[in-house]
This record gives sequence, C-alpha cells and structure tokens, in this order.
Amino acid sequence: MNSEIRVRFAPSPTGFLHIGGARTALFNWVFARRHGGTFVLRIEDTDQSRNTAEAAAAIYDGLRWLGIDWGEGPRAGGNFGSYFQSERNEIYQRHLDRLAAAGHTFEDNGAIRFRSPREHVVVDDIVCGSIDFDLTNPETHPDMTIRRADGSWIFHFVNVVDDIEMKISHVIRGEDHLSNTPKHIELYRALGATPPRFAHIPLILNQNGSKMSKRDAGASLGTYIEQGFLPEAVRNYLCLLGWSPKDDREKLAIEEVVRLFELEKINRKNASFDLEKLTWLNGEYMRELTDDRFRALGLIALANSGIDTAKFPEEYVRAALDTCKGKIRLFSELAAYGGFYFRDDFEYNPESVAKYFVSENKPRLRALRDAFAELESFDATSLESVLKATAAELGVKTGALVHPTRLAVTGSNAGPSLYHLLEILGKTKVLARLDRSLGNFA
RNA sequence: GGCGCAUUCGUCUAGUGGUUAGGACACAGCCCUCUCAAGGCUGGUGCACGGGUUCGAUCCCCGUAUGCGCUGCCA
Repeated sequence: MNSEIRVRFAPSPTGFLHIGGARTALFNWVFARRHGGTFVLRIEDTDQSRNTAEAAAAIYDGLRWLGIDWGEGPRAGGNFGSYFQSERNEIYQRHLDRLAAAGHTFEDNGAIRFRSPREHVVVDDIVCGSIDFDLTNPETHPDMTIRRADGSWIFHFVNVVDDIEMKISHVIRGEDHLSNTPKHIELYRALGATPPRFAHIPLILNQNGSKMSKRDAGASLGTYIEQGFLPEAVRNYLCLLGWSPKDDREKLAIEEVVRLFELEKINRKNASFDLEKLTWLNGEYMRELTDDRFRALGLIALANSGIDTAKFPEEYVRAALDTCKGKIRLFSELAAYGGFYFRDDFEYNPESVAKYFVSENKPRLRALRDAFAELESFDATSLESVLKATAAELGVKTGALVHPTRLAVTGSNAGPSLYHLLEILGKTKVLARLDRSLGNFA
C-alpha cells in the first residue's frame, strides 16, 4: 500500500504552458509510467483567475500535444476531485480547523498564519540530496500566511493539503521550490501527515543563461507548436534537459526513456535551452515522418504561411510536398523552401541574382529555354538529359545551367531536386518563369 | 544582505583518484552531389579560481568567484 506511486503536475492557469512546466509534467509522467503509478493533473487556481477554464485549456492542449495524458484530473475524473483548487474550499477549511484546534495558527489582521515549530528540517531530496534548513530564527523564517483576510488561500497551504488528500507519493517539481520545501514539511507534520518524497529538478534557462521568464519568446510551449515543431522531437529534447541515458544516445523513443528513467540520474545543474539543437533533433524526426503525415502537416504549415494549396490538383500538391520531405528541419521552413510551387510572385534572392543573372548566362539560359520548349515529354529524366546535352553543346559545365535555371524558376539556390521540380511545375510554368527571368537580366 | 542549490568545450552532456577527458548541437575545411539537406572525413575550443588531502587530483575537503533560486497576504 505504501508502494503506490502517485505524482502530480500542479500548474496555475496562466493562459499558457511554460516550457519548464512542460518538462516538469513530462518527468512526472515518465516517472509514473516507469513505476506503473498514477499521474495526476491538478489546476492551482486559488488566485481567483477569471478565465480559469480557458486558461486551463492551454495546459490541457499543451500536455496532449506532447502526448502526456493524466490518469486523474480535469476531464479525466478520479476519486480525489475536484482537481481545481477553486472548488476545494471545504477541504481546506477542514484542515485549517484541525490546524487551529491543535494550536498551530494565529490571526494577523484578519489573515491566518501558521506558527512555525522553529526546528531544523532536513529535506532528503532524491535529486539534491540531504539538506539541512535551520528554521529556528523568526527573523529569517517568519510564520507564513496560509489564508488571506479575504478568505482566499495561499499556495503553500493548499498545495500541501491537496498532496495529502490526493495521496501524492512523490513531489517532482522545479528547483525554485526547494527553499519552500522545509516550510511545506512543517505543514505536513502539523497536519499529522508523512511528507512525500521530494525531487527538485533543475530549471531551464535561456540560451544566455538567464531565467526564462514569461516574456521570453521560447518560454511558452505554444511557440513550438506554432512554428511547426514535432511533438515527439520537443518531448525528446525536453527529456534531455537535465537527464540523459548515460550512453551518448540522444534520439530516444519515449518508451525507451520510460524504461531508463531514474530520478537519481537527474542533473542538478540548470540547463540552457538550445533552440539550434532542438531544431536539429526536429529535423531528425522530420526525416522519419511517413509521407502521409509529412503531407498533412505540410499543408497546415503552408496554410499558416498564407499559401493556398486548395486550388491546385491533389496530385500536384502531393508531388510537390514529396520533393521537400527530408530537406527541411522545421515546418516553418517549408514555405520558403517549396513555396514556389504554389505562387508565381515569389521573391528572388538578391545575392543569387547578382551572381547568376549575369550577361554571359543569358544566351545559355535562352538556349536551354528553347531546348525545353521542344521537349515533348516534360519528365525529370528527359529534362536532365536535355540540360546536360545543352551544356555540352555550349561547352559549359552542368552547373552553369543548373544554377541560373533553379534561380529563375524558384527564386532561390536552395530547393528540391531541379529536374523533379521542373517536371512537377510543368512546361508552361517553367517556360513562363524562364522568359520572365530572361527579361530581368542585368 | 540572509539562506539554499549549482559550476566538464559557446550549448546539452559522458566520465574517472592515474583517461590522448568521450559524444552531440553549433562552427570551419574537405569529400559526395543538379542546389539545399542528408551522409562521410578532418579540425579548434573544456574540467571556474585558490588552498588543502594524496605518490598523484577534473574527480575528495575548505574557501573565493560567478550564476540561479528562495527570502510575499504570487504560484
């Protein structure tokens, strides 16, 4: 009975899911799965937030996106509800009464404070080790308020009461709570409860080493969703911040993380969030996407970039997207990489224009354009042989034709395979774009 | 200020009382190549500093510095 693992993620509904909170939730979830325990979601909305339901939705959506499900909590039910602190008033009152009856409280200007026993409290933390906190000095450790004069509750109290009531066995939370823990332990004892095991995990910092605040661009999980990151990549990256399998592997399936995860192996050092590395990892997962999923997510990404693919034949869109798969690390790059398939008004890269749209290339490109015009079958194989034959006739290297052509047709010098892209675009568009570019030469 | 936690390449990390301190991202160069990407190869940068303990410390102890957290009738 004492072996039942129950952990919780207890965010307050601020309207978005902090990336650090997401990792805390993830570690709790992985730990629960590792030990066959229960992961509880509890919404700490004591601060009379107005739009709790909407603000909490950001939390549900973020967790769901990451593939984190909860065995108990809002929308899941459970035997220890409500899972909203705003609906647990009677429970808190009951515990407060007990505390008062035992003489642990006193009133202060209408508020209720908890009278500290003033002892040494040793926090035996799974991650941080054994730490001795001296709470004997009233100057440095004043009695904490647990209920405001207006009747609303203070975090420390309700957090502890809920963890007792919900039979939480392990509290896995950010290291910013480490200094709060001795106070919480005082409360557990005063309430006659055995404190749970604690594990304080390091914080996630910005790339410059500063604290990631709500204002920082990457602080919200939502920004990664919007930019087209894959949930499995973000989840994998988050696992690697403060934890590792110790064998140099980095790309790990979540099942593997669950199999290997140990709180004891969590680092104690705060970690900086490295967007570059996340992007790299995302690219690794992008390459493994099934064609169908890549197409589906690609369509969404293009739509988000204002590109309407609906007016193109299904087969055309499919072929176009397929040439982009494996080439981009992030879906937000898709419009820049393959947007030329769907719009004629794309920008021409100025540096490339200066380099390739030069006078000596004009007759070459015109020769190629005329050769293309005579092609009956506008397929990749034919296009390649015609281009190479033309290059040979002109006495230039293949690249001398490839680069200006690509630029003329796509506006860029980076993109999908040229011959395939020409085939998909089709003769009419290709010739039109070549003609347009020929008129724009320096 | 007080209390607490931390400190291995720029970043994420592996690691040990004796290692050429390993991997990854990023970066540079080369190869491959229709570009980009991927892949292959090569390269540079690291144990914060000062004292101890020890035959020997990146690793153990103490101090300093720096960073972060807490120090609320925020959570």
